[in-house]
Amino acid sequence: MKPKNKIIIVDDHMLFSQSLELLINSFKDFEVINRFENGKVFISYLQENIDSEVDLILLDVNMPVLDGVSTMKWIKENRPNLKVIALSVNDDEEIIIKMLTNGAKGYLLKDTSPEIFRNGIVSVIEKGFFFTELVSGMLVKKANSDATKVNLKDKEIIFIKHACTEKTYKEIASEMCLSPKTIDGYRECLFDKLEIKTRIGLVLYAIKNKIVLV
Amino acid sequence: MKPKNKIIIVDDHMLFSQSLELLINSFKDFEVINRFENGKVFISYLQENIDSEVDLILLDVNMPVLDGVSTMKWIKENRPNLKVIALSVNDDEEIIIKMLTNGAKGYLLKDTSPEIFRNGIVSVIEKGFFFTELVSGMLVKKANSDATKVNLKDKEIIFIKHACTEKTYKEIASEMCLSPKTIDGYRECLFDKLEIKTRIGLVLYAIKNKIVLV
DNA sequence: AACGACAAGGGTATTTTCCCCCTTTTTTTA
DNA sequence: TAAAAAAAGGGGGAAAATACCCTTGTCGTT
Repeated sequence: MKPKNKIIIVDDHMLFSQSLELLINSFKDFEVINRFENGKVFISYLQENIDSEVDLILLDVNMPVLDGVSTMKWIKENRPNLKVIALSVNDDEEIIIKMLTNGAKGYLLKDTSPEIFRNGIVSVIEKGFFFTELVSGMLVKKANSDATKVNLKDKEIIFIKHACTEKTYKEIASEMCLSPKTIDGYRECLFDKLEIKTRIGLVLYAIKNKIVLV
Repeated sequence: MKPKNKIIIVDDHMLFSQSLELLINSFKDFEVINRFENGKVFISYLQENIDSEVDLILLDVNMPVLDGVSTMKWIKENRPNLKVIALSVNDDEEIIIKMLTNGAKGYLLKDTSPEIFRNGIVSVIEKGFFFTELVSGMLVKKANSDATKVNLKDKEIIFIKHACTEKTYKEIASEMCLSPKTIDGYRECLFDKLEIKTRIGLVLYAIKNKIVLV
């Protein structure tokens, strides 16, 4: 009997994580050797067990204390050879891209079927990666949109955040230690770049693009 | 050996639903007798099996085809004695209230611990209800806020939706077939009621309260 | 007759939006 | 490396829109 592939689950959803362990252990060639409830305790474990022989990490994206993206960044820096599949309930494009650019080998939605789930695990362990059509599609879309994407400067971002309040431009100028005329310049430039005509449009843009949270 | 309590799971997340079945079947006094992937197929089942002896439904809130709230409404109309626990990944207050006012006996987040989960099932079957502190807190909060809540008239809602675009008030007036001065009155009245000072504030209010979606 | 709601006008102060212009760095490029 | 070109901060002025206050008239209820 050949040794089973060792898997670690990092997820704060206790019910999900426990259920997932049951499911994985029901696959005869895999076993869950550890579960952690957030990135912080998982990283502590890795630091204390330098030679841990884990084959695959199932890493939740939404966690308290240390989230998936931050954990992934640490892994990229310190354990670049660890194979990680990111798990998430939603298909937020931004997060998916961040996880993948930080070295995740795959991305699975939590409502994936057990079959696809198993395929993903096998594929990452054997071939080194696994992408569903959803994720591949996003990568392509992102690659295309990168070209046309407006990139906002830090000062502009700060201005936009202020613009999404009831402050007048004069007040914003004073808070940013700039002349109202400079603020006027920022505004006009943004209207141009974002193809909007009013401050309302700016607010809507900021919210849609999560520059401000509501 | 006394008969096990019969449970049905309605959830489109196949992985979750399958894992949950494993978990529940591991409790010795419960068994999952059926799983359905949305409200529609579940209701079909109920209609074809009038005398189904199910003790408890675990009903997911977010489903395609027929969501949790709609399914709950049907149950309230047609099978008011069915015991239902609503399941959800998020704690959206509005949804929770809707599920409960439509007769759900309990509300559990999917990341609840297996222990609390088991308690919930037992409590609903034996006592008829189960509320976590989170949900109880919401019920109280809702009860209080109902009193002070601003209620907006239909025309005001329409105006707000227009105000959340780049249209000028003059254009909005024309679209609503009213004088710009009337619109001005709407605006002033809303600023007063909502304790805001600018159109930006109105936009933020509308988005926060889901009058407009972004 | 009184009242509140709705629609709308008059008038005005403030803010927003939009031009065109200037100077001083900083960055590119020839 | 010097010249050219952006980028960044600021200004004048004005039209348009927004915000505020106060008044009028018309309905339908009470």
